[in-house]
Amino acid sequence: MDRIFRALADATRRDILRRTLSGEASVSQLAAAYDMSFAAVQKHVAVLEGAGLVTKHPQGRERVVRGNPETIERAKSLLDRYEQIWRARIDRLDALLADTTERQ
Amino acid sequence: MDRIFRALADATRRDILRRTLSGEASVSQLAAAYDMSFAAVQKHVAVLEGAGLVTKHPQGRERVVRGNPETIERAKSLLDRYEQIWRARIDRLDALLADTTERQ
DNA sequence: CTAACGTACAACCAAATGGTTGTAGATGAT
DNA sequence: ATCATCTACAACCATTTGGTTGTACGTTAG
Repeated sequence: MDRIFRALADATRRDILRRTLSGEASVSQLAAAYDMSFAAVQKHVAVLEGAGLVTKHPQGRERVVRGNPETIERAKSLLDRYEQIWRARIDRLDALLADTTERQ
Repeated sequence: MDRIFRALADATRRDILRRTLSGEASVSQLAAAYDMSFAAVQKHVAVLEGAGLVTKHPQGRERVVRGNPETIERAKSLLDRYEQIWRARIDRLDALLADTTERQ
């Protein structure tokens, strides 16, 4: 999880993720889209790959990058659980209030 | 968004978030739960607060920390959009395939 | 075959992160 | 009034991060 959220905590990487979800792209194609060195983009892709948000597939001399929706789903599930925890607390408070009201 | 995901990219902070979503807690109560200095936990809370994942409310000499589900929802929405982008691509591919099949 | 392209990786640097200790100001309890 | 508690914040440190340049290597094109 650390690596997933850390990978998402950068605008360039989120943009790379967006692009590669919408359609495959080679590393150099991605690099052309940003105002930074090829190596920098390569590192961003590596971070995304390390988090499992993206996969690389050799195709001739290129490496095609593909976004991976499963990992996004994992992150979303965690956030969902947090929202559930919060709702459970509100429900407890509501129940308590109902109980108090009832006794009056 | 950077700050939200960056705040979530740490197990201690995610745990603090979980606790404060489930029920309010003062900074010192939180600090007691982890094997690190009070100041370290204080910094983690500050990062969460900076991301809007948590709010602090003075109550006497204590600062009560409360998890904020709205910001979690914002993060979830972004991830949702990414999944939609991916699904849109799959739909396009499906449509293309259907078209090709049809012509044969 | 040779030249150009796409990628990988190392070395380096500045800035940010995650931790520490120490000091000081409010507030509450005795 | 004094003492203990809770918090804030600064200074410091090691490590990680996000960027750079340079070099090397496999693959494709001419």
